[in-house]
Amino acid sequence: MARTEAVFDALGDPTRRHIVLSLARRSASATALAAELPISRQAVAKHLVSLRDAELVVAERVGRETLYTLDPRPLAEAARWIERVGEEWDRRLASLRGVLDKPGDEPGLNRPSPNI
Amino acid sequence: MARTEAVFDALGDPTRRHIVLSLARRSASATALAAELPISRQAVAKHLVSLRDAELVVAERVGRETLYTLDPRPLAEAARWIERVGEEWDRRLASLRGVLDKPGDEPGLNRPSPNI
DNA sequence: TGCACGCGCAACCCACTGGTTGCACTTTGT
DNA sequence: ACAAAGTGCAACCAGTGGGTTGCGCGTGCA
Repeated sequence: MARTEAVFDALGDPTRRHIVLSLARRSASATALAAELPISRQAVAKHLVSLRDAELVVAERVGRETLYTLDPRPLAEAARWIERVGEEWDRRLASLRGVLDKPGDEPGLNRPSPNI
Repeated sequence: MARTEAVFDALGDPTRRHIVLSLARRSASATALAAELPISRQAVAKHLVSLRDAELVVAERVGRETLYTLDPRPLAEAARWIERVGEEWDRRLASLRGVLDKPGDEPGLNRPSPNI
């Protein structure tokens, strides 16, 4: 659960989300990533540190450059957190439905919120 | 897609994540939320503004207090973004497998990253 | 009618973070 | 052997974001 914190923190920045999406397609060096972003290589490098702290990215030095590769597993944890919120929500809906004795549609995450 | 940005920004803060989780269980006022957090009511109120901007929360004034209710739908969008990253990743794995001509296990998000 | 509760708004503070530049170091290629 | 590419580290800067306090206003209750 502690790692999930870091993942959301990491994903909280637009540049970092861009990097994650880029690395999902292909491994790349900081310089390569900087080429497709409006910021300097060092700025990208700092973001990569954050991503590495969140264990979303693995660095591997090959020759004179460092290749960064995505590790999607922590992302799954984040998704699980979101699911958990959805479950709490569904549970709440269920108990409300019990009180109101108003059986109805299937519970799920994609659903308008009731006015409670 | 633009709203997704705001969702991740909102979820980037631990306090906000706590609030989201709390609101998943029951609607609450800013004062009530502040009671279970180590910060002032006004601080909570500011967070609620962020969450309302991300459309994660709906405010409803009832009497002299304001009740905040979760809207889980934007969360689903965030989850979809994560899925999208996973899809890119899988596509990449597939093409790599094509090159290496090494058929194997099913693709998915919960899987160790290959050393490329 | 008066008091207490809950709220929103505004001003202010401080720390962190995303960004920059500069530099020294290793590796590669000619 | 030397130049160029790529990196990491450090210093520095500016904006913002999370926090606080203070205040005035509406609402409910005794």
